[in-house]
Amino acid sequence: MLEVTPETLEQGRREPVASETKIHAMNSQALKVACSNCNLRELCMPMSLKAEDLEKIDTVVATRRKVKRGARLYTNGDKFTSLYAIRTGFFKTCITTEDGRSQVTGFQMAGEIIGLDGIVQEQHTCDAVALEDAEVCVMPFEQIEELSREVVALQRHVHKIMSREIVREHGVMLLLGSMRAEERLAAFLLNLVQRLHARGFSQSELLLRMTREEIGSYLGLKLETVSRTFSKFVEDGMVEVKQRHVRILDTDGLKLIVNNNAQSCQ
Amino acid sequence: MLEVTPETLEQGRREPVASETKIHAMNSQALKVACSNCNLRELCMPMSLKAEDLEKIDTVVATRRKVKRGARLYTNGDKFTSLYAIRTGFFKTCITTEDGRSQVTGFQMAGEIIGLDGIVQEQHTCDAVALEDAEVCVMPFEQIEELSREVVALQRHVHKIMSREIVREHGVMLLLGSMRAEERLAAFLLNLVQRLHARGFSQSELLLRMTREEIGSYLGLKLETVSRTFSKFVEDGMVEVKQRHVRILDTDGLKLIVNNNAQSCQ
DNA sequence: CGACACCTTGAAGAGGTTCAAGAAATGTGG
DNA sequence: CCACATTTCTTGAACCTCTTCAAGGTGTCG
Repeated sequence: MLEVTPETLEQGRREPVASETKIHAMNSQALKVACSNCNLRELCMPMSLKAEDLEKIDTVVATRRKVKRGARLYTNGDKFTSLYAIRTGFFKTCITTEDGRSQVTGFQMAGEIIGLDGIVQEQHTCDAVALEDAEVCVMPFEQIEELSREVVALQRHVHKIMSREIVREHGVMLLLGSMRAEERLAAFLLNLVQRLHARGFSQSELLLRMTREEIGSYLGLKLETVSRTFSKFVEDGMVEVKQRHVRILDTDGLKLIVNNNAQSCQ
Repeated sequence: MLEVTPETLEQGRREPVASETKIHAMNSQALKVACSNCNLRELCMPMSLKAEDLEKIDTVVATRRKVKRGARLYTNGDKFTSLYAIRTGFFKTCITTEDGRSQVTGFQMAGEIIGLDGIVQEQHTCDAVALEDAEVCVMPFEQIEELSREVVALQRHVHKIMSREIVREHGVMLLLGSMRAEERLAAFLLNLVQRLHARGFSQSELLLRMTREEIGSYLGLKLETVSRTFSKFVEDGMVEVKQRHVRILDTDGLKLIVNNNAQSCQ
């Protein structure tokens, strides 16, 4: 049986970009591309751009790069040169310490920007691993900086992207600091499905790209706890789970789990 | 007995800025100031600035604002206008949700920049509360953006500040996601004392500006657990604790707690 | 000095982890 | 295309850490 991809789960509003796939087939790295006709534009670029500015940005986003499932886009310690806009595929970012700790800091999908961690020290402090075959737009940061001195909307956009990431992480801190296992997993599922929905996929069905262990790392739980919590949700009729294929039956119920149990938690 | 401030704990390399205190006494808001002769400059400004650029920056940092202990510099929902550089005092930032959850997302001290959370949505998403009487430099963000189009070093600096905050939050996620109570508190103390030391204070002595409950919120623990863990450290001869006054007796021991127990934790 | 906020400590209980075993899916090579 | 190895997932039982509830102590401020 074929793998059920989000594309097959729902028609969606994204075109499969079939023609491009052929064009790029012979050369997986370093390809001329253009934001100006990218169907993900509204996700990773400022909305209100003059045509001429958009053309300038095309010169920044000069190349694409493919990343096979399991491969790393960048690794802790790599020299920082570029930000990356995810075109297709799904990533996790995670930090690991010398003493063997590790933590998944996020899961990223099409239209999201990764690499921001590298700016401070001019080298990356985490790993970005593709959880399925992926393609990213490479945006050399020096060029972003240069152009954003010229194009105010781009400057503003870069600032917003970084601020958004800071606010997102606040949310994760809230989750890790104050939620119990069920609340964490419910919040996780709702967040994932909401982001997928914004990309034209189903509101209720999703295919997890990550293992239980990776979910657990992100949520500060052991994989067994993640598995048990899924089972509990199934028992309670909130979701259907078949391995990595999840169908949400009771969105409101999940929301209630996240919100309602709150007064008891500091 | 007088409150023991970090200043009295060690001579430090910071001047008390005594003269200014008088000048500002009659008017607590909106005062002309200058980065060019601020003794915290190396903490919140790019190091290598031409004199002329520094003068330009002086025009951005036009005013200061005093915040009394317990008062808020900004609140969730406030319109975002400025970033703030802490001149004196100590802040906590925290998020609260409608359903009553809350999470301290950080503690900030002199030389650190707060307000970055407000950029995305042009309004703040968390509260910044002064934990002791404080003074901040107000930096209108529109002016920062304008000037950073001109002064490359400032642009780079703004990017680095935001990236640094992202990386810091990764560290907190690691702490919340993978550490046990002792490890969290040890990491917390080491981090605080290291930042204070960078500001000229003692390596081993510190005065906590926050309650056990606030520490607990930040570390994802209940206040009783924080208290008990302090007691355990005292028993083990790692620290002396007299209310909020902490003296670290065995820095390496604390480091060992943070690092050594790691292999058991995923 | 009394009210209030903050901190400490004990005992019982809940939630999550650990260890272990087995089932289900996936990938590999003949 | 099937057999086998590997990875991933599920479930149970015992254990441990942290929380909860409760009471009392300490410090601070009007």
